[in-house]
Amino acid sequence: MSRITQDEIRHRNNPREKTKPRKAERTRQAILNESLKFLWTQPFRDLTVGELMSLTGISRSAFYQYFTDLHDLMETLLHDLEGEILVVAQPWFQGEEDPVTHLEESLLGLVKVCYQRGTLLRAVVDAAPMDERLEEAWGKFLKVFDDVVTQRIEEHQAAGHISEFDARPIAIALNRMDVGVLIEHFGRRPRGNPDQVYQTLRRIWISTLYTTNAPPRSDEPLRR
Amino acid sequence: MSRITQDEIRHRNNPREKTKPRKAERTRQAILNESLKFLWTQPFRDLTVGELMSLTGISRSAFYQYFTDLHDLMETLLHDLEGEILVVAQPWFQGEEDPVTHLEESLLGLVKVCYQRGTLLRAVVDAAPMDERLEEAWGKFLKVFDDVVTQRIEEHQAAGHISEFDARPIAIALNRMDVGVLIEHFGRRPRGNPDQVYQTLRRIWISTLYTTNAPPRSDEPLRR
DNA sequence: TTGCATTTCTGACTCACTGTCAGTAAAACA
DNA sequence: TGTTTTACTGACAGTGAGTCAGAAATGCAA
Repeated sequence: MSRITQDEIRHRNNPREKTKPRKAERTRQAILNESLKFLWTQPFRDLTVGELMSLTGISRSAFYQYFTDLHDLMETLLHDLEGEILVVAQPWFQGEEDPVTHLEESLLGLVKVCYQRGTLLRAVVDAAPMDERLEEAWGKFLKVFDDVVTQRIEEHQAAGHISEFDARPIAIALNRMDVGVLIEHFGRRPRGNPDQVYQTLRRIWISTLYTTNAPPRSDEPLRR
Repeated sequence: MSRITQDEIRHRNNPREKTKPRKAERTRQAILNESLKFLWTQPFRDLTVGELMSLTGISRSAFYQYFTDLHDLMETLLHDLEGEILVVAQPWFQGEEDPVTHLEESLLGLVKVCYQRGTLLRAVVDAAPMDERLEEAWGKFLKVFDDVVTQRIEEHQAAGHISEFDARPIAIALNRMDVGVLIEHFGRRPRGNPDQVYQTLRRIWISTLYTTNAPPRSDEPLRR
């Protein structure tokens, strides 16, 4: 949705170009930076175009040169976040052997990224229901993970590492849990303890995927 | 937040009173009904005071006699929902023996209620981040369940039914998963399959709580 | 460096919706 | 039925969104 500037085209054609970015690109980045700074301390509902642009020192109406509205801006930030998360989640998504270890790596990476970017994650989720386009973008973001987790589960089922069940609804459930937990603990400050969050996600993912589901007999208590 | 009418006071003093409700109470209910009808088919973001009141046939400004704003109205609807859910969740919260069976009953009840009221649940979650008061009410709603699930896990740990771990973060994670899954499948129409949703929640709750967490050796594949 | 075309920015405007209030209409009551 | 109390209304002011014609600045070529 954001307007395609001449500058962006120039960059696409020649990404190594070392020239000083055009004014437009610098302004655009300034707006994105200020919005990140703002959302670090305040909820999305308090962000207005006027407020944001007064932080950049440029007039309110200039905002519309770069974004169609605040939700469009959030969509831009969401895509950046999606990139970061996809990178750290690679181990389990692609790893060849030792699924549990790879899953642990991926979850650890996820927790680390969201410890840094949790307020942004929360802002996107808060903003999404207010705008049809952003809601759709958020839905697609989730679908990427639902799809890849589903596929991974099915592969591990085929390999005998995971027991047989309908993979997709479980993938969806685990992903929604991640979002909920990460926002709960990292969505506002003071943030929760990243190691505790990691241990929590780890326990639930592993017990759901890599464990037999026979409940223990009640006359045979478990310890640890 | 909603204004306390004389009628409500009358009702509190004499709840059995059979008299025809005052006009005010009927109007208030009409507004609540219309908003439920609206949210059954349209997202919260499309609900405006003007739109809603035109459905009731009463003037827009009359709305403010009953609610301070749309979020206040949503808070009222949330409290009703909370009541319904607490009722169906009782088995696991209170049951004395056979924890797994009681958990299954509770989850089944939860799924049934949310199959009916999923669009409302979604509307509340959509609306909450836009308003500080409603966000707080939603937070308290979640906390009720976080607290009671935490307590239940700890009791079952003491009784040896659940292995030892920090109960609260797991309780939070499971509850956030429920919300995410229920909204995903029942938050908009066409709704998902309730039995599939139930099986999904059941699997994750049970494998997380009532199963040892030793991952299987990879040379010993699992089936079912 | 200057002049000029292009890009970037601005202030003023309209619009949709919110929330308030003084006054009117309707309901409840005796 | 008349009177008091309750419920409702229309008109008003305020806030933030998005648009647009024109002003200012940038940056390029000479």
